[in-house]
Amino acid sequence: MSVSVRDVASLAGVSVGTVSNVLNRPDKVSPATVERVLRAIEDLGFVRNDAARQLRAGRSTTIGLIVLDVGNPFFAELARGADRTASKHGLSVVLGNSDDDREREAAYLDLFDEQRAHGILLSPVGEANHRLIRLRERGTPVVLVDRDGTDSGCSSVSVDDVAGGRMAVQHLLDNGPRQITFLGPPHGVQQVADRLSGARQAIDDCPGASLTVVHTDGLTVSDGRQAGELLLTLPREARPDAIFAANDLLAIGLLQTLARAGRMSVLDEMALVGYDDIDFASTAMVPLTSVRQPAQLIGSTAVDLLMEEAADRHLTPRSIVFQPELVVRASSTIARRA
Amino acid sequence: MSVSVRDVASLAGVSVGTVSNVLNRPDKVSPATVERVLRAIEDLGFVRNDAARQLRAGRSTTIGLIVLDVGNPFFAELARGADRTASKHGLSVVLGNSDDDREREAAYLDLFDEQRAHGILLSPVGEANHRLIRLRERGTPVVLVDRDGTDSGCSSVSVDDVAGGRMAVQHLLDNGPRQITFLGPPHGVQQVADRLSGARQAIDDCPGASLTVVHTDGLTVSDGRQAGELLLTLPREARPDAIFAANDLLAIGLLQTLARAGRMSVLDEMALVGYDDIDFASTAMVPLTSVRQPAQLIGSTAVDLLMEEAADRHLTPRSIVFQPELVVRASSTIARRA
DNA sequence: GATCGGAAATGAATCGTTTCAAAGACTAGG
DNA sequence: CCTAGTCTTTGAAACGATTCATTTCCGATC
Repeated sequence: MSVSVRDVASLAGVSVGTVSNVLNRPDKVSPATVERVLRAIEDLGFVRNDAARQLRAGRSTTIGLIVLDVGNPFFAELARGADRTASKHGLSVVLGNSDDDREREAAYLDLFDEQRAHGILLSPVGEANHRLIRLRERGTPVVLVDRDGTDSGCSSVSVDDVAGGRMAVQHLLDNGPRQITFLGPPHGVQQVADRLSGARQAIDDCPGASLTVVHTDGLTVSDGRQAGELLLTLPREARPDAIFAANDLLAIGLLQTLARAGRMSVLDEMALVGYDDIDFASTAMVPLTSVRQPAQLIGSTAVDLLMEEAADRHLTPRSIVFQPELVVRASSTIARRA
Repeated sequence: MSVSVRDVASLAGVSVGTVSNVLNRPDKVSPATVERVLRAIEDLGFVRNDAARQLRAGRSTTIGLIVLDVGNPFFAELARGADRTASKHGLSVVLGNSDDDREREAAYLDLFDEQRAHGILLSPVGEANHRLIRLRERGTPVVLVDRDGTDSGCSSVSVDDVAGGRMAVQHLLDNGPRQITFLGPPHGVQQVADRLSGARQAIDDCPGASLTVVHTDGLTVSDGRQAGELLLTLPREARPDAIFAANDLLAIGLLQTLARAGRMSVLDEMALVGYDDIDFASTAMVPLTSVRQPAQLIGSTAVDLLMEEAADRHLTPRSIVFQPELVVRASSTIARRA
């Protein structure tokens, strides 16, 4: 039924070993033979059987990447970076979507484990799994992405959200505002807590500055709109000079409320900063100043870490933390200077 | 180094065949033995080697899904649907991102081919590839998604964009407007052409209605904003009663321009319909009427087709075309009735 | 007590590729 | 003409799970 190296070998009049050499170390085979074998491969439509190859090699050439949400542009970028770097090492990246569901995450971990993936990149649901330890012990390197892995025993590549929060607020303070409001949900997501704590640091370093926290229900556009409505009920004197939103969706929701109420002019007196620098940030009604996470870099660095761990297992796990970058746009600069 | 069935067998004091039976047909093995084998598996931390299994089986239990853009919520949904259905058949779905790049698409096709994927779901870059024919001949079923495959020799699952365009415009006409403007790029994407031609049909069926086509550069938010600016330069009498945008991003860009100019009131006299029903549509400044494509259903149906073809190769390729659904929101209903 | 049948367990053969020790072919130098 | 050395090619062994024809075991039936 299917064509194997044996068939190729017999058509080309060589041994199976030679066919394998043509495939893997063509320089070890005389040009004439290479030519003949390649023709046979072409004629028969031979396609290497990866299962057999892996079985022999003991490990596959695929890296599994499990993300919380494939639809999130941040992860799409991360995947792109991972893929690019993996290609350079002759590896492929395949994606699994855990959809923030522990069971699905577990199913993909099992799948990649059974496939003897070259390594696994994981943005974990909740706390890092004990299953990961077993995986690593069995020789499959695991690198966490977008989550610090210091206490999970895994290497990780993440972004310093504390610094991100600090630089967002520092930027606001540099431009004059002193009454800052932080907009975000009260608990749960580690990232949000870190951003807030960074914001606090910046405030503490600046005499005369104050931080008010306004809680939202979640991190969605509608949550931002609700916050916007609240804001509009405040008399002008009670309004903050500036708002730091925990993510861009909140900031955009806020913008939408202002726009709908015909009160975009509020922004003339109030600076606004978001977080994530999603695509919609630059094309929002007022281009949004935001904190960008180097998604591609995270992906490619994670693959690099993976490769090092694959080469030398029992390497001490490392945590790489990137600094985010402030992208300044109109939303924080058109405000009237205090 | 690694633990194999043989190790499990010897620890449990049974033969390898029995271990395999415990794994695959536990009902054929006495409960006591099952128990003993499972304990051995647990103790040794045995994990099935998928490569060996596949090698023997001749085919993997993985379905490869190659999409144009993992970041696009439509494909994320499609993947979800595919995944859910695949699970029911005991299969897994892994994702490859072609990023609208022919080379990357080819690389993933090769990868899944070498892996002897159970089947491949593909949303093709440009025209369907001749490579697909070879794949199918070699026994790997391929189903195109979001693209009609009638002339590619593959089965396909897509959405009737002509009907979508027709129902969008019909809806507008039903609410009074007669001067309709279609907003979209002039050429290239088949989907857009279909939507326009559907729009034409609806207009032709309605005496007194007229369709104007306004070309944009592309399908992005900024393209929509440019169109919005153009619109605002028109005197009130020259404005259309309604606009049908080729996708939601264009419609949202248009909304942004109106909002920024403080001219949202324009919508009181002009209905607006988008296409795709992306998440941002319902949370836009004015909730956007849009045409929804059943993304999950496309994914799950594609997997079903795949399974049938896998069971009976040489089945005649089929094209399944779904009808889109109109989601009515404020943007098309607040307009003053003519 | 002999025979039969069904359930349970066995283990050698198999899948297709890679590896590697060994054989073979050939060249150049003595 | 022989030898040492290089370059090519060979083919059997190995990877680990599954399969299936065969054997083993046991209780039921005559």
